[in-house]
This record gives sequence, structure tokens and C-alpha cells, in this order.
Amino acid sequence: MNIDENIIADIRRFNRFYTNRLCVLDRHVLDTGYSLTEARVIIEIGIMGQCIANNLVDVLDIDRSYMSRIIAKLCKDGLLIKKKVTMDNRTSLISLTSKGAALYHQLNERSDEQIVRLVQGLSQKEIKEIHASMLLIQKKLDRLEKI
Amino acid sequence: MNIDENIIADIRRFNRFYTNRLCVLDRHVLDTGYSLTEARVIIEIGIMGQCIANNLVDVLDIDRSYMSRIIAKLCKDGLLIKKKVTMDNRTSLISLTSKGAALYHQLNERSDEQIVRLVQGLSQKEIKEIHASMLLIQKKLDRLEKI
DNA sequence: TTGTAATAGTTGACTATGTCCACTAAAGAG
DNA sequence: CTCTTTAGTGGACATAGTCAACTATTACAA
Repeated sequence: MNIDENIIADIRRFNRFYTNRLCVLDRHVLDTGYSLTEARVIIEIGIMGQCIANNLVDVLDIDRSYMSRIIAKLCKDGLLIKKKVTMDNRTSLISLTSKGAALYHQLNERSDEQIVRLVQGLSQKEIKEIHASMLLIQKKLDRLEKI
Repeated sequence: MNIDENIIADIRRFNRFYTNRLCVLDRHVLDTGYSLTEARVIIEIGIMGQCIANNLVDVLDIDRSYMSRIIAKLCKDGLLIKKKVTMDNRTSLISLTSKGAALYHQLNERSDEQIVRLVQGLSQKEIKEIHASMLLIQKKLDRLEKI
């Protein structure tokens, strides 16, 4: 597998470039008073609807003890509730309260806004080109995971 | 500016996807025993050749006191040397020692290897497609900065 | 069914990473 | 020569994340 050195340099340049872009896009999360990690937890629960702590640990790849503390904090803040379920007394079902759901929606809307800002000033044609490029990259690089 | 909701969702999906990829690519740095931030400092000095601490603070957007401590550590580890320069007695010229330069080259080589691994299993044609897509994204989104 | 292993979660202690502020010393500006 | 700005350092602190020990419960195999 010989790859042109210029291509490697370009990909590394792209990675540096895109890292900065992602950083800027994520910054808005901090306005909520929660960290990126806490936001990820809220969003994941929003997507899952209901889950147990261990699901979050697996999906988000966060340490169990750290997750325990994050959940405790978000519960204390009234964003989550834990419901004991008879099936397994070791666990609780976690879900968003209405306050948590509101934050979840706010995070989603803000993320959407950030994407709009990202491509602001470009024509619809250019946006479509970027879109197609992203889909291509993801398709090609994602495929490799399954092998 | 109306943007198709599906495109926004796709871009957000791509961002999540690519964040994970970047995370995996960066992980190799930790094998050196240095953090990503310390590695960024070493690489930047490698690129600049010679610089003063404040240059690094500006370019890498790292707190001055934090930078001071990072430089002190890297000096203690024999990766950097500070040379007093008569022109301005407040500052020192910082540069890599041969040991530091070796690490700099190692970091570069490993980063290149990671890119090769990233696209491993793809045909040359597919790699060229990815490359072109990245260039397009960067060109379109980079242009927006200058406005 | 009983002993053993595995799983879910919690807590304490710790490390790593990063931030804020006050300070010294030198340089630059008027 | 004063006053302001700049470069760097160090103390104290904050935030983020890790590691290991522990309890309680469940799963499983003999």
C-alpha cells in the first residue's frame, strides 16, 4: 500500500483544520453550564428515551465511576430521574425530566444552528457539494470498521 | 438561508463520526508518554525552528502559565533548550534538542502511519476520492474565514 | 440449591489537565 | 524619568477523568 506523501500531508492538514472547526462548533454547549461530556450524556438519554447507566457507559465509553457521578449531578439538577425497576434491583431506569428534555432540545437546536452558521455564505450548490463529500468520506471510512 | 434538515442531520452525523476518527488517530501520541497538548508544543517548535514562549501561547492558544510549566517540563526532560538572547532580556529563544527533534520526527512519522492505516483497505481510486472530498470541504469552509 | 462468578453501581483517593491571579523584571512610549 | 505594556513564573484553585475497593444483586453450573 503506497500512498502519495502529498495526499498524506493533505489529509493531516484536513484533520487539523477540521479539528478546529469541530472545536468551534462544540463551544456553544458550554453556554448551557454543562460540559461536553455531560451534554453527550443528556443527548444520549434523549435519543435512547430510557436506559440504564451501563448502557451509557458502553455507548459513550465513559468510566463507570465517572458516569455515576455525572448522573448523580444531573439528577440533583433535576434533569434526570431514576426509576427503580423490579426486574433487576441493581439498576435503575434513567430518563429525562421535562427540564432535561428541554435542555436536550435546546442542545439539538443549537447544534443545528451551528451547522447553519458553518455553511453560511455558501450557495446551495456548494452546500450540496460539501454534503456529498462528507457522505463519501463517511461511507468509505466507515466501511472499514466492519471488516 | 434555508438548508435541508436532512443535510443538517447528515453533517452532524459526519461530525460525530469524524470526531471519533480523529480521536483514534490521535491516540498514538500518548504512547510517547506525552499528552496531546505537550505533543502540539513539540510539533509547533519543530515547525517554527526557534521561537519564544509567547509565540507558542498565541499560535496554540494555551494559557501563559500553563505554557510556562509545559516548557519547564520539556526542558527538564531534555527535549528543549532555552537560550538567553541579548536583544530582549525578558525572553528566551526556545528550540528542540536532538532528543526533542527525534521525538518531533517520531510524532510526524507516526501521524503519517496513522493516516495510512485510516485508508488501509481502500483502492487508490477511493483514496483519491476521499482526498478530493477533503480538499473540497476545506476549501469551501476555509474561504469563509477570510470574509 | 448452593457456592461461585459476573454484573451494576457507588465511593474515596488520586492524577492529569487547565485556569486565574498576583507578582517580578525588562522594554517601550511619551 | 515615569507610566504602561509585555514576557514569563509560581501559587492556588478548578475541572475532568481514572483506579481500585466495596456492596448488592443476579446468573449460572455442579
